[in-house]
Amino acid sequence: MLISTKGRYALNTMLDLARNSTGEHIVLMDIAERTGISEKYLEGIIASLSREGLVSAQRGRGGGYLLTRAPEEYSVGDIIRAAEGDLAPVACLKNGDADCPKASECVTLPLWRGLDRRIYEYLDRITLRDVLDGNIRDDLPPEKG
Amino acid sequence: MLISTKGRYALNTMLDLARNSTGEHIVLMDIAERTGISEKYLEGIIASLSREGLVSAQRGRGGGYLLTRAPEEYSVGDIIRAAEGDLAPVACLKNGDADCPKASECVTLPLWRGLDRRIYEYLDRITLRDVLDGNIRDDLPPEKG
DNA sequence: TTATAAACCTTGTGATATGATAGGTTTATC
DNA sequence: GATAAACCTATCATATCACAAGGTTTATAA
Repeated sequence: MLISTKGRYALNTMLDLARNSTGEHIVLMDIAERTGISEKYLEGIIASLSREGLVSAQRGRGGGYLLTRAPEEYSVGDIIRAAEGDLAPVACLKNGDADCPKASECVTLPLWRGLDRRIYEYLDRITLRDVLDGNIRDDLPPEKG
Repeated sequence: MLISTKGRYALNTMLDLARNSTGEHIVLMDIAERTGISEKYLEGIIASLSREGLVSAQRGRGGGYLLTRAPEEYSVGDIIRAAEGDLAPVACLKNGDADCPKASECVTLPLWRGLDRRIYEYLDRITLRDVLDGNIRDDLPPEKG
C-alpha cells in the first residue's frame, strides 16, 4: 500500500478544516467526530501536519487548528507526504536517491524512477481546492481554471 | 511501499530468463546465483509467476523454468501483479472496486482512482523488452518502435 | 489566581505484512 | 533405482499499521 490511512486521514482532515473554516480554531475532537477518525489516532496525524507547517496549532483553552493557507495553495502531494513521509514506490528510491551499490548498472532503476515521477506529478498537480470542488476526473489530468 | 521485493525480484527473474534464454530449461539455483536472490525466497516468487502462466515449469531432472512468450509480449505490470497481487495504492481500491459504504459520496475516491489508473498505465505500457534494452526514459513515456 | 480546556508527549498493543529459512514430498530423467 | 529438479508446508524475526491510555504543558476565562 503506497498510501496508508495516515495519508488518507491527513487529506480528510485538511478537507474538514477547509470546509469548516470560520477563522476560529477548530478543536481536534470536532474533526474526529465529523470525519469518523479516532481522536487518539488523529492526534498523531495532525501533529505531522502541524510540524510540516500545513496547519497552525493553538494550545490552551480556545485553541485548536487552522489552515495556514488557502485550499488552492496546498497540493495533495504535500499533504500526503507530510503524513506518510517519503512516498517512494520501491525501496530502491527510499530517502532521495538510490542507496544501492549497483544503481549505475541497474536496468530497472529508470523504470522505478519513471513510476516515482508519475506519482509525484499526479499528486502535486491536484490541489486541496480541486478535491473540495470535485474537480477531478479519474480518466484525465485535472484542468486548471 | 507499493512494490516490495517480491515484485522487484519477479522482474529481475524474468529479465534473467530472457537474457539466458537458450531453449533449455533454466534451473532455479542458476537464477538465484546470477540475480543474488536467496534460492528459497525465489522459490515462492517464481511459483507465482508459474501459477499465472508467465513462465512454464518442468519438474524432475533436466527441468527448470522457461519464458512462455517473447519479452516484448510481457508488460511490466503483468509481471509485478503476478508477484504482488493487487497493486492498489490505497486500501479503498483493494480488490477491484470500492468496498466502502460511503464510496458514492466520497470526494477523494476519484483522486485515488486517478492515481491507480496512472500507475497501471505506466507499468502496462512498458514491456520486458523495453527494460532489457534500456529503452526507458524516466522523464517521458517510452516510445514504441 | 485558579480551574479548565485544549494541544502535546510517551508508551504500549494486537494484528498483519515482509523477507526470509528449514526440511520434507513429488516427479521426471538418466 | 539413484538422482536432480520443482513443489509444498511450516516457522521465524522484524517492521509497520491502526489504534488506545494516561500523563504534561500551555493558554484562556472565571
